[in-house]
Amino acid sequence: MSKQDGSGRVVTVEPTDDTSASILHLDMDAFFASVELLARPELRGRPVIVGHRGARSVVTAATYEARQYGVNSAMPMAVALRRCPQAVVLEPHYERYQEASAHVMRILGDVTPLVEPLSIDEAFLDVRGAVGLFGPPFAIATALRSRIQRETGLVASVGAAATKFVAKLASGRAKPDGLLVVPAAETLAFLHPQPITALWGVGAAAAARLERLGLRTIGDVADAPLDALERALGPASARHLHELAHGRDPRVVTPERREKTIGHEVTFERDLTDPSAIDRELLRLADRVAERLRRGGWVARTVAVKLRFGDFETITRAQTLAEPTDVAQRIATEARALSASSPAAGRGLRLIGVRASGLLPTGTVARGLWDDDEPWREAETTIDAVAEKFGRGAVRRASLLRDSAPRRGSVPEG
DNA sequence: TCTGGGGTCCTAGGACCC
DNA sequence: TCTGGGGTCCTAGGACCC
Repeated sequence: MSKQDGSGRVVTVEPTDDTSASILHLDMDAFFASVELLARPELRGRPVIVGHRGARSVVTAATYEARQYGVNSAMPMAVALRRCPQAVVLEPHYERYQEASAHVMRILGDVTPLVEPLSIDEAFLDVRGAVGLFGPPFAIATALRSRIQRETGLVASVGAAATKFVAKLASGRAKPDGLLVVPAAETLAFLHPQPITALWGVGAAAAARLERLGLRTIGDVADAPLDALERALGPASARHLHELAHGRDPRVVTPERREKTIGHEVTFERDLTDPSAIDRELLRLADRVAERLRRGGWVARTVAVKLRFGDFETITRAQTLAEPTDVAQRIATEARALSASSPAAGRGLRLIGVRASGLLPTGTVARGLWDDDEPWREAETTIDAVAEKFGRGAVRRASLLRDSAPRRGSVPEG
């Protein structure tokens, strides 16, 4: 399957039987930093950090050279520069990352339509149907890595396994610039020695609870009684993690996953106290949210604000609207009412966020629900269409709208 | 050392309906 | 007169991921 080379990096040898490892997880190495280096090749080999230089900023990405000094993503920039004062700090360029990401995703789409982007720089692929055309998973992954390198100048690592979770773990082990195939028969041997923090969904809080039970490795979690896990973590995560620890993960690769919320937030260099400044920020954020709603063809039923105060205390307040909207002014009005009614109004604000949820497709539902010409038939067909496309949750929201919406004439198509 | 911005998912309690 | 249980929706908070 794999062996360690002298430096401890995982290198791959061609597995004898990898047909069971038909889920690939592809993850770009130090993605943002690598994209920046395309424009600044003279910085190759040096510690480079991507992020703003502000007093409250954090590291967005770091090259492996910078990571050797203990610099990591999400670390406060001040800490990072203390650890690695000679690092070069570059401002992020998100459009470039989007472009590079789109290019990589197109390459993946040439292998199979079963590509599930997980974030801007990683994706799952189900290659079961592609082996006839392109060979076994090992060959597909090798070809993908070299094509990505050739066409974008960027390095991708790949994990291949029988399940999503193990594939993701394998790509992490393969980094940097690696490929690791874990055949189904070797899943548990691969999984069980790893620390509990490697479990996808176990962060600091869950790790602390599991350690209190004396569990240190994934193998320990697999052997632990389920009821003890449930008491520590709650029923849902306990069962989920217990299954993962046994190498069982029923989740399939799902190409079309639509967004459920759209939001923007901003942290200020200095806490905001001036009410009119706060109002301006709320409108600005509402404007960006509304713009994305319209571009995506959505209206939102619920508006939420997030407020973080000087002492880092964070609250959220949400309100569901009588009629869904994609209008910035409407969202801003609601956001202002929510923030003004918060018990801590008047305190200095470190962060403000505006988020829209309960997304419904523009036009289809509204037209169906509020059209006075045969409203019921129209509503039913529209709801069927909504159900087929967006699932029962959207139908429930649509039904609620139908029942609570005031009767009135046709609204313009949106 | 002092904590970004984009998200997803889970839990828990209260309102409301049947 | 007092009261059950199930289901759904809504809100708030928190954990987690990249």
